[in-house]
Amino acid sequence: MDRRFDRDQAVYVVDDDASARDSLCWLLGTEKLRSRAFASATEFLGSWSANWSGCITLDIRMPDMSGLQVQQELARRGNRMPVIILTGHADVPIAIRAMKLGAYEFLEKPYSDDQLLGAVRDALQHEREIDLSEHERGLAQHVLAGLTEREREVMRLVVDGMTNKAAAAELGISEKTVEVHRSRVMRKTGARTFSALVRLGLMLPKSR
Amino acid sequence: MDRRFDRDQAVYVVDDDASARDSLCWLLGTEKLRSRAFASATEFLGSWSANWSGCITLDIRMPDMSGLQVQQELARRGNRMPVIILTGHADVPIAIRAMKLGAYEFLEKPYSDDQLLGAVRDALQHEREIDLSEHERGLAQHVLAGLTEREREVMRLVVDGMTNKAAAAELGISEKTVEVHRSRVMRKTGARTFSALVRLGLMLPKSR
DNA sequence: CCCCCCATTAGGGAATTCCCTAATTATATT
DNA sequence: AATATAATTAGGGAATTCCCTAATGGGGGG
Repeated sequence: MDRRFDRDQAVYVVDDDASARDSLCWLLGTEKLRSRAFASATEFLGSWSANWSGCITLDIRMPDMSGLQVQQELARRGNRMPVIILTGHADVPIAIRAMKLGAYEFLEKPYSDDQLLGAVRDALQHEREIDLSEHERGLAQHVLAGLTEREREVMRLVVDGMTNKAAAAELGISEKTVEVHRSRVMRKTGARTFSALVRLGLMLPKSR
Repeated sequence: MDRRFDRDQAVYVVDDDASARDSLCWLLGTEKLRSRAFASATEFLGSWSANWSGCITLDIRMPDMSGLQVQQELARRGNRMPVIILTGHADVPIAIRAMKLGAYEFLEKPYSDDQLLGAVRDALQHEREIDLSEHERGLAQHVLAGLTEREREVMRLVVDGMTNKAAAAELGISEKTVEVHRSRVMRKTGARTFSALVRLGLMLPKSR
C-alpha cells in the first residue's frame, strides 16, 4: 500500500531522436543505471506516474511539445524527480527559463559522458535525500489516515492545546470519551509522548 | 532591537561601470525605488549587513571579483535578499551557474527598462513574502534568547517529551527545580499551553 | 443472526502537572 | 555594602493526565 518503498530509481530518457536515446541509454547501462526511453513528450507524460523514482532527462526541442512545457506539466502534477535538460539548441533565455522551472541541471550538447553521468548521479542522490525527508511526512500521513474521524477530531483539539475537559466541552461529549479517543490516538500513532503527538499533528490538514 | 521592522527596501546596485550604475539608479529613482550604488564587489561586500532589506543587482564581469563569487560569498553569509544578475557577456554555462547559486533573475544587456523594473519589483515582492514567513521565526528566536541557559536546557528536555521527573534525573537536579524552570519558561515565552511550547521548541537549535 | 469496529460513558487509582508561597546560595551589578 | 538575578530546593493542594477494567448501542459483513 505504501509505495514509498518502491525505491528502485531509474533514469527516464525523453528525446525524439532515436540515436540520441539509444546512446544515452547504452551509456547509462554501462554504469548499471536503469533507464527507460520515451520517443515523445506525450508518450512520457502519458505513462508518468507519481510514484516513479529516479530522474528525468529532457530534450528541449521536440516535435510535439517543448521540454519547458513538459517541465510545467510535471510541476503541475507534483513531480518530485529532478529534471536534467539536455539540449543542442540552447540560448541564455531558454536556460534561465528552464532553471526557473526547477531544472536540476542543464547541459548543452555536446556534453561529455562524465558530465552526463555526474549530473545523473547527483540528481539521483538529490532525489534520495529529498525523499528521505519526505518519507516521514508520508509515514505520518499514513498513520493519520488510520484514525477514525472522531479520533482525528479529538487529536486536533488536544494537539492544539485544549485539555481533555475543554475538548469534551467543544465536542459536546464526555471527558471520559475524549480520554479514550486520546489514548487510542496515542496507541495508533505510536506516539509515546504528548510532544511527539504535537509534532505529528503539525502534519494534519489545518483545522478551523 | 528587533531589526525586522526596518522594512525599508532598497535596490543595491553593484557594477563597476559608472554610467551603468548611474542610469540604473536614475531609472529606479523615477519609479520611486530607493537605490544604493557600489562601484566594486569588495566595496559592496564590505558594507553589506545582514539586516538590509531589498534586492541586489549584480554585474558578472567585474575587476575585483566575479558576480558569481559575490553570490557565493553572500550565500555563505546567509544573505536573504534576491539577487538579479545583469550582464552583457553571458553564455549558457555562466547563466546556469548563476541560477544554481540561487540567482532570482538573470538579464542580458541590453535589457528594456520594463524588464529590469519588472524583475526588481518581483524580487522585492518575493523578499517581502519570504521575510513575512520568517518573521515568526525571528520572534521565536527573540523570546528564546531571553531564557537563561538552564531554562533552555529544561525546555529542550520537556519539549522533547520528558516528564519533569525524567528531566530532573537527566540534569541531576530536583524535580521541583525543573518545575520552577518549566513554569518560568512558560511565562517568559508566553506559551499558554504545552503544545504551544512544543511548537516554539521546534525552532530551538537542535538538541542532542 | 453473530461478530467486529466505532463511539460512547463510567469508576477508580497512580502518576503528573500546575500553581501558590517560601527559603537558601552564588554571582553580578550598582 | 546593598540590590538584583539566577539556580536551587521544599510543601501542599487542586486539577489533570494516564491506564486499567467494564459496559452499552449502532452499523456492517459474513
